[in-house]
Amino acid sequence: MDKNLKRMATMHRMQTKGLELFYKKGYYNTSIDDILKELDLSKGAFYYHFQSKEDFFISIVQNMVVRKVYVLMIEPIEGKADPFTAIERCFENALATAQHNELDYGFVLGNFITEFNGRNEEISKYLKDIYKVWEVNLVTTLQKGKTDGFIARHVDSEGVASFLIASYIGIRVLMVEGNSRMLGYNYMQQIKQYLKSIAETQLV
Amino acid sequence: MDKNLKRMATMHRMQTKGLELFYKKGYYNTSIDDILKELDLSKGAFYYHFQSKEDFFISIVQNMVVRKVYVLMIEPIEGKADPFTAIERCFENALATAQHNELDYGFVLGNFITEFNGRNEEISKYLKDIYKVWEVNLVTTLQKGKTDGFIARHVDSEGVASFLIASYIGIRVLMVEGNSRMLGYNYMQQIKQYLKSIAETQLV
DNA sequence: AAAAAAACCGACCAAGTGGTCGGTTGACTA
DNA sequence: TAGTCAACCGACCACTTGGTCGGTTTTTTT
Repeated sequence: MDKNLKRMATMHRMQTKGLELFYKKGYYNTSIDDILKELDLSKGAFYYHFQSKEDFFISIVQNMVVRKVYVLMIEPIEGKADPFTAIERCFENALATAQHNELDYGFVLGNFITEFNGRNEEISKYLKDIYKVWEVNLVTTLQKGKTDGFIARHVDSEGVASFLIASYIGIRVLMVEGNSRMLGYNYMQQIKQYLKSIAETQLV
Repeated sequence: MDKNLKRMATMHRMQTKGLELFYKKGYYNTSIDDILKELDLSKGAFYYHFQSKEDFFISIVQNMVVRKVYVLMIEPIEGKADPFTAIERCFENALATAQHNELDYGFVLGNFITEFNGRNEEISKYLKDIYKVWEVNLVTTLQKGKTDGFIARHVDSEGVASFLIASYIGIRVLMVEGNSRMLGYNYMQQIKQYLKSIAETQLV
């Protein structure tokens, strides 16, 4: 364990910086040297720890993106009593971190899915798996919301789940331009409107 | 004019193939040679017609993407009597072309916005401008929908417009994986549900 | 302190990349 | 028929890329 410490530390530094740059500049537009330069490390160090650029990226996805999506996008909603409030709070928080220029892992996921689509089957698979977990968890929460009397029985949970995720990823694409605060605020209003429309008792 | 014909034809061939490959493989991951190889043309031909790769891409955006987004995503909705039906039909058509593996220009736009965000200011500007036109036109249609008695007066047209576009771009990101038909169908159901919730008379 | 193992260095390589440029082609003009 | 010029060719260039490898430093083990 003690021996692994340095190894782990270096790998983690590389992965953190790697994710940051891959996210900012894109995978294909970021070279290994770009990452190494910022860390004062050499090619040798990199290929001592990772087999290839692709292997490196996959390790980032599986070690950081998976967990973060889970912690930030899934856990805050999972099995909560009132699904509406949970979803609203979760999305609101995610948009807030995005506006502070921190890593928004919901968007990171959408970004990478877009970049690797049709270009790298293996990586795409890992990314889609994360989306699937997100979706399945949302569906479960929505189903529970039905039995708990929050959501109308006729509602299609899967449709709602993918619609919610899609709208979130989409609004983040649009938020890359200037008035992201306004867009984010307006988006939350519409999400609330939409959620209200699938509620058990329509109090409009 | 007669002389310009050949020039135009070659440029158009390059642009068509360029858009196809840039869309499929991404801008940074597609080389000029990739495009030229498929057209049996040389570097000389390319740089005779275009100043640079970037200039080439911008010409594609301004000549093809702008027009297609307008024809396919804006015009079918612009100023239509019943905005709901118009939006639903337009999105339905766009999703259908996407499922036939044809170029879906709504998604092409979202794709490129993602790829160039934070990487190329100039290109990003052109892309965002297209999005703006799309949004503004949607807002106008929605406003008209209010005065025509289709849409409730309290509705925030801008919020609805960006929400609609966001959800569309987002669902297309998710549709890159297998069950795109199901996703597309479910998406349309949710869009209808959402649109109903902003209608003048709530007949739910 | 010596040996062994782990971590890291950086020069090097082949395969691209965007872009240049002197030259060829072939249709049109004088 | 000779000349002109837009359109195109393809060898070439400087530079970057992912990846290799023999060697050095640092840390751990004995």
